[in-house]
Amino acid sequence: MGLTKTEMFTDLQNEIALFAKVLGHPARVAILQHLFKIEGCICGDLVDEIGLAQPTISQHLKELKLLGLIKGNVEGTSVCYCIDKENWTNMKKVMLQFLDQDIDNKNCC
Amino acid sequence: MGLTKTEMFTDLQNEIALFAKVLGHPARVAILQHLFKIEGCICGDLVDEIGLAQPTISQHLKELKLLGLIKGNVEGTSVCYCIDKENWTNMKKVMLQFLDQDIDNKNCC
DNA sequence: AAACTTAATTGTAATATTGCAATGATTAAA
DNA sequence: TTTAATCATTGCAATATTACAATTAAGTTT
Repeated sequence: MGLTKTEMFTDLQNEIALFAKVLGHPARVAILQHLFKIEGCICGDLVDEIGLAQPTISQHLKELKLLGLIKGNVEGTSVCYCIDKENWTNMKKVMLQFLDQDIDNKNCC
Repeated sequence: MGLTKTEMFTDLQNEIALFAKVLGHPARVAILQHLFKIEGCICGDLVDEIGLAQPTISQHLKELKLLGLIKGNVEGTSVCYCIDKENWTNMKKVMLQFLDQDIDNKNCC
């Protein structure tokens, strides 16, 4: 089917999964790392930096923008992308809460 | 294509993406949450708990096991699944390092 | 305006993922 | 040994994702 049955899960479970999913591709990980590293925040050199075709990068940027993790600023013919700090922090909080669950000692294995 | 070009990324980028990907489905999030919550660690009631068909749950468990996040213990006719503490901690460390990057103030937007 | 640059969009092909019915494997219980 | 219970596997259909060539859109430069 390929269709996730989101209606049987809580909002939080779906939110965690959506965040994780968008981080679940190395190109998007690389894009985010580059946006973190770079001073100022450049744009189309992501294509050179990463090595995928321009439409592919554009598509990955779109998904990151859709989740709110980055935002883009049009500057002439080029577009300047950067991390959306507020949303990134929020996402981080959600993910940390999930990752940081305490592990019960009463595990059987 | 549907085929990720892993060869153009670093091992770390691919590792982060793989971990994120396996967390990128609400059923797997729910399974992990349940395994964290429950005392001892039960098994096939995951099917009742989550509400997907048994083969579907089994498949999600397989993926979680493949990444090492959980392990299963055969106990008679049933199988006891639980979090693999060591690997979970390692995964957490990798993800935290990625999520905790400092955001440069020199952002353009 | 014509030519150029940069990035988004569209269309398409290939592959992956999700979900489940049916079946199989394994062990316990009767 | 038959029956039941639990879970894995297989096979399949539907949908999603990834990647890119070709094109479009929008702004710059000449």
